[in-house]
Amino acid sequence: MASLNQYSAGKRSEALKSKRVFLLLAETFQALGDSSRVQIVWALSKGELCVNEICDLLEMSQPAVSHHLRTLRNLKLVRVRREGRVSHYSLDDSHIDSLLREGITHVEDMIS
Amino acid sequence: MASLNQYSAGKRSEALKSKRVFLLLAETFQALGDSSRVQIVWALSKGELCVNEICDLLEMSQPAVSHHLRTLRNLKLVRVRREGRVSHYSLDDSHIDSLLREGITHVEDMIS
DNA sequence: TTCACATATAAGCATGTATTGATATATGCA
DNA sequence: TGCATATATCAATACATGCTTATATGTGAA
Repeated sequence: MASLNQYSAGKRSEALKSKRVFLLLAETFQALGDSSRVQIVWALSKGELCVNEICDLLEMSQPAVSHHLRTLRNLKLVRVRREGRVSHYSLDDSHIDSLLREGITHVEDMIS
Repeated sequence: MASLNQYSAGKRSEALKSKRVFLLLAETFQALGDSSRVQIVWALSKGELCVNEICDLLEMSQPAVSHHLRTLRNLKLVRVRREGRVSHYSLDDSHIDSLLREGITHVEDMIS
């Protein structure tokens, strides 16, 4: 990707870093690029929830929810707090909420 | 999705609107959830580019780039300005840039 | 009109991903 | 220990997506 150097402050290390950033960035957006997962994230932006509650909210099977939570966890979009048998999920950091809000703003502008 | 009503200000119309928003939101994030497309968007955040220039920058075939641009266009992430035979692409609105920056911030926090 | 160039679209293959159903782990309680 | 609950993982199927090759559209120039 030498042709991208002009965008990466000219340094090779910066170019490589950018490449890695792009890959992670794409994975992050992809994790949010699913109707089920984006609803999970949105629900979690209102507060902590356990797996069972998410299943009920989204009317989805437990394995499917666990699978999605794993995807979100892998990208550090959500985090778990285990309490006995119950796993409580919440957003991992404040950027996630900002990201969601920016996205909603764009989509709502798009609709109206 | 009646179980989601508590999140939509109690009104049925709001619940339906939210459902539509979620679908569009997921599609939008999905459009950004590809390494090639997110690089295109990032490149366009630096300024307008024609298809040919994007092909060179990303070292991708012209049909592949056109295909991605179509995806981005459909979700109003980029827009075209035709000038003779040349199509000039740019970001459609300022939210796109904000979205990208929020994403990069999250990913860079994640790495460090 | 005819040619060349810039971009767009189509068909096909290869890979990736979401969902389901079954099963595994792990905790709490009797 | 034995059982029920909460969550995680696995295997298989079905569907979606990216890239390539080939072709089409559309514009400008000769």
